[in-house]
Amino acid sequence: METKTTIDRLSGFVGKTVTLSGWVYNTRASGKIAFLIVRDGTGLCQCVVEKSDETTGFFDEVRKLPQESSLEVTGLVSVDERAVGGYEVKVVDVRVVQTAQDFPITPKPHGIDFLMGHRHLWFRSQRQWHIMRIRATVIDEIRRYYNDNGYILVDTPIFAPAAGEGAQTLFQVDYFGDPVYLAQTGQLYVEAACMSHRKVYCFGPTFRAEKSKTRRHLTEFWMIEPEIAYASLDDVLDVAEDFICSVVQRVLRDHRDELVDLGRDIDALEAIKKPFYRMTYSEAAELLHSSKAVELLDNDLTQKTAEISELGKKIEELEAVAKGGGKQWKKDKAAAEVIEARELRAELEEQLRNIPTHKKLAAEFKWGADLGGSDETIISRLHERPVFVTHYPKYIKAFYMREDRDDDRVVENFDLLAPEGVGEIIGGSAREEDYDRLLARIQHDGLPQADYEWYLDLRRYGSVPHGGFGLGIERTVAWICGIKHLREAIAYPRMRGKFYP
RNA sequence: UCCCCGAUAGCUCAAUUGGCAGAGCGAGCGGCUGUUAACCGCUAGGUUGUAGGUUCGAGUCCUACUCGGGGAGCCA
Repeated sequence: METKTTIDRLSGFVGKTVTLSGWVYNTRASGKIAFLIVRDGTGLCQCVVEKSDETTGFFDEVRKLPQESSLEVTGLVSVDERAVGGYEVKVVDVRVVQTAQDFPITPKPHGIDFLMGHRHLWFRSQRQWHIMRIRATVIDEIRRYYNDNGYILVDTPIFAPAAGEGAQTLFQVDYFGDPVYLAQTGQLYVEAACMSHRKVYCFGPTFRAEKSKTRRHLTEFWMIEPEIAYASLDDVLDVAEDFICSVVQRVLRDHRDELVDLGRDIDALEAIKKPFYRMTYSEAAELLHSSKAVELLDNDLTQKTAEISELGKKIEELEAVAKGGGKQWKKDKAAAEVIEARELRAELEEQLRNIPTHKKLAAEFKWGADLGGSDETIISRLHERPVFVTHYPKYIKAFYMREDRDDDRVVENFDLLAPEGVGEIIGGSAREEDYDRLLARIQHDGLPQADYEWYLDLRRYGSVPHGGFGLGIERTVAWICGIKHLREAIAYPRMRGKFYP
């Protein structure tokens, strides 16, 4: 009697016969024995077909089965340390559902352009599969955290009437003849909602027409934005800190093995504990001017120079292997390693070229300017836990941020910089609750007051101190997984010049 | 918008000083009873991104363009 099950449940079926349904991940076959690595969406399992009286009917069909063909296999489950996942199925029957033809993504290296063009197939690969599962857990933990802590979900509109902030990064859409914009944030709308429910959050896609192509930007990304009535800046920081710890702990609990597979430094994640560092923008500026910043970059300079020369030696050695005598596969492996080492070297050389610029930018940083990407990197790398940078100059920040009542040059806002040079993953603030101050900011920024009348209403009818923040999902997933580029942190990334598939 | 790098077989990459366009993977055929990106043998596979130019001769040199990668600036 056969039982249908999935690979993640095989431990309960050792010594029993089960049927798995999935896809061929890879095959290795000889004349009398074939190994099928089957994936079924829950994991990988090695299925072994030995040529015998019972299996001659399908043995030849199975051993030539192309990658990603879909099939059902029935067989006896056993524990086997040699097999991926630790369990093995000795096949007694196979039913091919569909024979795939020339699956483009082979188990060999591919270029990023090719992979991105085949994103719909690429995420069947193990690495992408791991990242997407971790993303799902991150989102699940986000919802759980807010739902369990008394927050009400409020969905904010995607079609937004007003430009609001950062008008140059808006996508305009034709709304029955009227121009509207794809939402860059749901924040103004959750501010209204928190006056109804006290603690609320929105979670959804946001759109920014960033002109640049960088590893840190997408044109479509997901954001969680909690908003709390009767909250001070410190209250909001406490929430952000507790929330981030909760997400990191959950991923560590549920995905430790996957993080290891992704090559993530687990100890660095374990170190994400309360309290995070808190410093003001002015203190951050001092840090950039300090000898610590100079030392960090000088160390980088010598270290990267050493790494580059070491890589150069390694490349020469590998090239000698690749071009010399010996087994073909050894030469191929060496050639592949040469390509990898060259890419790494090019990256390091680029970084090396940028160090003097970064040093100059940090040393000449002037109070009043926004922190640049390299400045954020320096600050985050000087700390092993996340860093809150608070109280930025008023006029480089958005109109709705609350003026510091003790120092009207700055606002009560914050950015959270993730460690290891990842940079900003959260931006938030206390919101200006005073009608006159808010109106003055709207006028100073030259925003159309009529578009914000509904927002000003919130300051006319029972205005209270309140605040919140936005966390970028992709940046968080990229940080936790230790991946360099946001494009791998979302199933279908949207970037400048990229919208297929 | 600026700087750097790249574009050669379906994929990843070679090609010496400007001198016959090649290998691995993948595909097809054959072999192999414990493989781990399996391995071994054979076969097929090319308008070298586009348009010009220099030259006896251009994948290689020059100009423009297109696309991609990395970085800067800009930016939630």
